[in-house]
Amino acid sequence: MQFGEKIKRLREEKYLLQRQIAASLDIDAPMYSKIERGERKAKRVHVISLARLLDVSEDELLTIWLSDKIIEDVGDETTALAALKRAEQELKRSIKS
Amino acid sequence: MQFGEKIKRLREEKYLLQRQIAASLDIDAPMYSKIERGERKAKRVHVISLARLLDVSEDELLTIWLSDKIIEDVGDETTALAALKRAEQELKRSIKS
DNA sequence: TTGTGACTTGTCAAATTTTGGCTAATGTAT
DNA sequence: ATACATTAGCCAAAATTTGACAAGTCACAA
Repeated sequence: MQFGEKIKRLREEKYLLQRQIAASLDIDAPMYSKIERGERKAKRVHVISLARLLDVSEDELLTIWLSDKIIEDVGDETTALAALKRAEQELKRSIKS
Repeated sequence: MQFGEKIKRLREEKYLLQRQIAASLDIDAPMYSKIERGERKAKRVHVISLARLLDVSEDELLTIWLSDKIIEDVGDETTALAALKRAEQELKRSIKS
């Protein structure tokens, strides 16, 4: 599931309107609509606020949000999977040090 | 190993100068120098050309290049690893369909 | 049907980021 | 000191992202 779909579901479970969320995030309603549909990307601060508003952990939303970002730039490369595994290894290495 | 380090090693193995590579890529030498040091990112077409010039497979270079790009935007997020795994799952899913 | 509220679409300019190349500095050997 | 390779710093053009607005669709109640 992508980020937009996720926050949409959470929002609907809470019977909140897009414009209410938008107001809390201090952006206009059309902008928030675009974020839900994946037409625009949320900024990190918005993800944090959304976690609080939608009563879900920051990490959960951040993970999905980041994942979207990753998938966006591996695009349809044939080496996408190999690159992901490589990135994971590099990351694990850098964490150790 | 990062992309810049990789192409530097390959270049040195072949006793090529930065300005020679740069000329082939149709960019100036300082620019190529920055790519080797990771200060600038190579464009996809450059990666392709580099593979030929350095006598290595496109996929190998593309994988490293993409991996760098991924690592760059997971940054130092604590959810980086989780996001990578999630992206991998999503990707595998989308490949099947 | 008319109106109302929720959401979406399209377009635009401002702001930010990326890009490429120039010049000058540094380094390294001859 | 000169010559050549590489790096550092800077700048403006180009490209991308951003936020906002106006107008559009859609569903439904009055």
